[in-house]
Amino acid sequence: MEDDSKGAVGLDLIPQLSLDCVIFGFHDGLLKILLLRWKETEEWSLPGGIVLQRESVDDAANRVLMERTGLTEIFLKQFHTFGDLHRYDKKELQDKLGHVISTEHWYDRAVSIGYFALVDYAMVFPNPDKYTDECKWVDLKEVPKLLFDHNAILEKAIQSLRRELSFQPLGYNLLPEKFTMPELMRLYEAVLDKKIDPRNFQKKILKSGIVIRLEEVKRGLAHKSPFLYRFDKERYEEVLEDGGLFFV
Amino acid sequence: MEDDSKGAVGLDLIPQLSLDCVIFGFHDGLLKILLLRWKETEEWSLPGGIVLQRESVDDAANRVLMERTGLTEIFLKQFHTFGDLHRYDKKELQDKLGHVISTEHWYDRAVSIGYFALVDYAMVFPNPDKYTDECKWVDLKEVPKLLFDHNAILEKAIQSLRRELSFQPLGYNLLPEKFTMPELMRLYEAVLDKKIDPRNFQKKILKSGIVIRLEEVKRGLAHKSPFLYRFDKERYEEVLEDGGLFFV
DNA sequence: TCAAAAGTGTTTACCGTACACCCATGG
DNA sequence: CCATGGGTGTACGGTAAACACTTTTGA
Repeated sequence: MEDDSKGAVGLDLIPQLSLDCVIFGFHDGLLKILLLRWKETEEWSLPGGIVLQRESVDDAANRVLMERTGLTEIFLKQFHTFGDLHRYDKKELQDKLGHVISTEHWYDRAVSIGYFALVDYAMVFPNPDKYTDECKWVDLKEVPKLLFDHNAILEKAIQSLRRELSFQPLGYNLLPEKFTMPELMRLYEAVLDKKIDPRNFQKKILKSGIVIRLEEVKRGLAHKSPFLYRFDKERYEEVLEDGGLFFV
Repeated sequence: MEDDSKGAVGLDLIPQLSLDCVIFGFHDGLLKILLLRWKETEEWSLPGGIVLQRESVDDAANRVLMERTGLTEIFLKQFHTFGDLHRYDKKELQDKLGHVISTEHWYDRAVSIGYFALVDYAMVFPNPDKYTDECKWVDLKEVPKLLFDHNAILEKAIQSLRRELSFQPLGYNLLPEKFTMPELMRLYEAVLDKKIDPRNFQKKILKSGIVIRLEEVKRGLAHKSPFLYRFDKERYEEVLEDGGLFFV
């Protein structure tokens, strides 16, 4: 995402610098990300924004997250900075987005800092910005061609997420407070994109001690009612300290 | 590192953006990094530079590396972008570096992209830049207080290096073409900052197949002559593909 | 009563770790 | 001949992986 204040005197933003956010959620056993559809088009992109002169880059990312999801205190992690010369083509943008922003308001090139966020799907109220008509969850497997280099940014975000999963029990950020073991397992399956054996999975998670089984089951399903669990936050942080929970 | 072209029209660099490099080398069993001493001072910093309008950020990092070490085709990896508001204090810089660059040439704030590089110590010819008198290797354990937020950048670089070591057999980039098993082991010990059992280490490395024992030993030492090894590049890339070599 | 998904234990193979002595070399 | 550091094997324990049937529930 870029901005339209190019060349202004007394700029209140850092020129040629932007940030893009890959916001992950988990619903119905599927990993999803938040995408924006640009006004009166079928063109999609990741949510992004600029960095103000008087805010840190992390604060800027939190601001964008807040604007798109309504959430504060989100798990947010910088994963890479994209600095190639030809991250977008001004001609193409003029054709596709010219009616929203004139091409004159785009820099010849910009550097973008990539963040990924993990949020509880159910808590999010997707909210478009002034350039876009729609902000919605899209299945990771059904992401269309995106504007700019956003497909490449997404790819790198997924790689970082997978690697992170080897160190952190990510469910803490992506699941509601109470969840079932199969839900947690399907989350791992979705992130790693492979099948996991339920017996081995349960053994590993329980042994780590990061979850506590509640005296409660999830009812209303046309099969055996699964137990509910919650994370043991202290134990969870402890496990993080000693180098994490490995899933490869 | 920042630059002095602030506010110029037709800027040929990206304003408020810089990059800093942590250049790791290995010698005498110790990890070292390249530091610069500013002209007529005892103030030290990491090598850094700006990003030109017509070069990618990766190219800019390679340029800086080339200028400081004389090396091309270096192992170079972006590890984090530093975007806090108060990464440096202009007053302090005026006091310390005012005779080299006037404070007016510093932005109020800048964002810096951090890279770390792994180089063969013996191949490097350290070379100061126009602001500095000296460029030299310093033991990681003896790094002084650095200018800007460079101590924090270094700390993060080491963390990234350690994590990277869990995925990549880093010796390929830090050691000469022929090396002994104890040299490789001491490299791991230096990076991880802990003792390793030589029998287990050898077993693990040999089993992975990433090194090949040569029909040669290293002579001239007052003890049993150690075998020389070289990396098996193909096998090494294969190991990377399947998720790497774990050292924790 | 049926379909759908949850819950659960055992065995095996491999890998990581702990551990100590002899050997070759140059001085 | 001595000091230094290099080279090597085995035994144990723990963890990961493979593997299938029974149970519960709502429809």
